[in-house]
This record gives sequence, structure tokens and C-alpha cells, in this order.
Amino acid sequence: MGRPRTFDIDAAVDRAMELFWRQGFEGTSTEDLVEGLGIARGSLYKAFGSKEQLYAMALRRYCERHATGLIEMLDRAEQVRPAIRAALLELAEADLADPELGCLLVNAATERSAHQDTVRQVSRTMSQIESALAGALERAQARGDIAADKKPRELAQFLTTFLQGLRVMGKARADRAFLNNAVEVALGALD
Amino acid sequence: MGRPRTFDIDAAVDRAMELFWRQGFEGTSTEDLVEGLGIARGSLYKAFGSKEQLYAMALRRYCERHATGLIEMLDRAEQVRPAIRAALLELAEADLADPELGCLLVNAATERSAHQDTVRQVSRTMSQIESALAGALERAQARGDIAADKKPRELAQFLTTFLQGLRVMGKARADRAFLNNAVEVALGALD
DNA sequence: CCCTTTGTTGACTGATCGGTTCCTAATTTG
DNA sequence: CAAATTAGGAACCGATCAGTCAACAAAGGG
Repeated sequence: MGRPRTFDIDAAVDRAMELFWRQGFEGTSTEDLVEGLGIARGSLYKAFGSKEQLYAMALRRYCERHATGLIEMLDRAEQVRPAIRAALLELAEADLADPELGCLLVNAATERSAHQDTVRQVSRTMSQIESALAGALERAQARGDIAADKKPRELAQFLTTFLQGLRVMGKARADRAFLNNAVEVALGALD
Repeated sequence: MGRPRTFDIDAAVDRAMELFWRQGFEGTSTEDLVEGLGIARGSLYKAFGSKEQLYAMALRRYCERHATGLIEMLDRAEQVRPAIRAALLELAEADLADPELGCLLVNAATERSAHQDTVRQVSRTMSQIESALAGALERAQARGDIAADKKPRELAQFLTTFLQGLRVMGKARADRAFLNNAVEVALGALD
């Protein structure tokens, strides 16, 4: 009962995610959101409560969209090493194509390191990525695709860390050769 | 001639650097600067021109203080591999001690990727770090301390990238074991 | 067909934003 | 000491900030 909502909540969160992604939390004003989402101020606050809560939803949406994609890709991968290489190179290409965007997780971790909710969401997602990598590396090790004396969990923690560095260097306008070299050396750590 | 300045410009830039470091550019208001620097608004603008210009000075100061320290340490190092390990572990410890601080260069790269001046300063400093690493690795290779078939420049690009990732994971509240593992695996890439 | 419920809207709020202005204070030069 | 020059500081500027509110609109239930 009551008047039905005239806009799509999911689509609105998606657009908010893009705005926060490109401009950051502090850099995105409520006016930007009103304009970008095409929703009046009051409706926006009725639907989402506050800028903080909308940001939290947008960040969760980003994790579902992007981290989950990476994780599923790793879970399904037949050949783990080529899958990891492809994933890293794809992220590097994304940064080269649009360096101002980068990774919302990295942006959130740096801009909002004083906000517990944000940090916890970021930290949880990093752990999921680490676990997916560790699982994939275990499978690869069982097949003899990577060195038997390496510990999958440690390799996964290394790769998770390297991945974030890649996104930072992408934002710092490192060129394709730089990023590709870095990826190849990183993959060498699996040998 | 004229009335002499009653505050120390260098000390003021140092304090501004700390504020921007901890709170970001957008997160630091001119009022924060007035209070934190102990300088009245008018004097602040007379001395520094604008918030943007003060930020640029603070960022340059950070690079001189921190990146240069790292670079000189690498240039001087007798034993390159232990020096790199020590440097990485030291940065990891800094993040563990104060995770909300992190690295101003990483913060600048992510928060201000749309501001050419900031990006250029960050990019230049990354290049300096890369070159210092490459130089050190070349020396290490000449002494047989690292594998002869590796290319120092590529290793340096990898380490530079990994270093940024370490700072991000520090901000994302990775624990000591995680960061230490990541560092050890990264160093393994030199073999 | 009204009543309740919920969504929409834009005007409005006080606070704060980055930056300027103007008057006074302190110093050097002549 | 007088003129010139620069710093200090508080009041002030229009703009914008995040968030609220009251009037209105659209639906379902009786």
C-alpha cells in the first residue's frame, strides 16, 4: 500500500556507486547525487537515509559486482596461472583506459580509513579475494602447476597485496610496459 | 623590510603535511589548517596562496622527507636484499602502528587522480623510487646477490608496485603476519 | 469515495566551505 | 620620526554543504 516508488533502487545504487567511485565520498555532494541519480533530495533521503548509508550500499554493490566476479573466475579456472595473469592484466588495462577511476576498494581504503564500517567492508572483501586465490593456488599445486614447496595462503596474501599496488600504480599513470612487467615478475613468484 | 613573519614557514608546511596526510585534501578544511597551524586565515592565504598550493607544498615536503629517505637508504646499502626487506618491513610496521595514516603518496594518487599537478608529483616520485631500486638491484646483481638472468628495471617496477600494495593492505587493516608473508614472497621474486 | 499509507518534490535550514577585505601592528629605509 | 612595506587577525563574502520539512500525489483497503 501507499504510493509506489517511481525509480529503481538498484539502478540508483549503481549510479551512486559510479559517482562515489569516480569522485570519492567527500568529493561527491548530495547535489551530485540528486543530479546523477535523477531523484529529488527528499526521495533520496527517504530511500537511503543518509549519504553515509548510500555510500555503504554503493560499496557493497561494488564488492558484489567486481570482487565476486574475480572470485568466481578464480573458483572456476581450469588453469590457475593463466587465469591469474589474465585477471591482473585486465585490471591493468582498466586503469590504463580510465586512470581516474581506479578501484573503489582501494579508494575506500585510503580515503575512509577512519570509518570503521568502510574499513570492515574493504577488509572482508580483501579476505575473500585472498581465500579465492589460496583455493585456486591449492588446486594448481595439486596439479603440479606451481612449485610444491610454496604455501598457497602466503602466495595468496602476496598476490592480494600486489593487486592493490597495481591499482595504485595505474592511478599514478604508470604505463602499459611498467604494469605488464610488474605482473610478469609477480607471477614469477609462483615458480 | 616590512613586518617580519612570526611563524616558521617550514614548520607550518610540516604541520599541513600531517593534516593532509591524515585527513586527505577534501577532508581538511581551511579551518582545520588555521587551527592546526596556529596561523590566522589571512596570514595563511598571504603566505601560501590557496589550499591547493599549500597541499602541493605539503606533498612535495612528504616526498622530500620520506621518498628521499628511502632512496638514499637504497643508494647507500651495502647488502641490497636485506636493505629492501628492512625498508618494506619498516613501512608495514608503520601501517600497523597507525593504519589511518598510511602513505600520503598513495592517498594523493587515489584521492586526487583528477588533478594533474598532484598526479605528476606522485608519478615523478614513483619513478625516483623505481630508479633507486633498479640501481641497487644492478649493484646486487653485479655482486651475484640476486639471479643474473633477472632484469633490474623490471624487478624494480615490480617492487615499486608491490610497495604501494603493501600500504593499501596496511590501511585495510591486514595483520602483521599477512604483511610479513607478502613481503617475504615478494622478496622471493628476486631469486 | 474517503482514509491511511507511502513516495515525490522543492523550498528551506543552520553550518561550513574556500577565499577576500580592511584595519592594525611591526618592521626597514631614508 | 615619517613613509613604505609587509604580517596579523577578525569580520565578512557568496557558495555550497548535508539534511529536514510540509504540501502534494498516488496507490490500496474499508
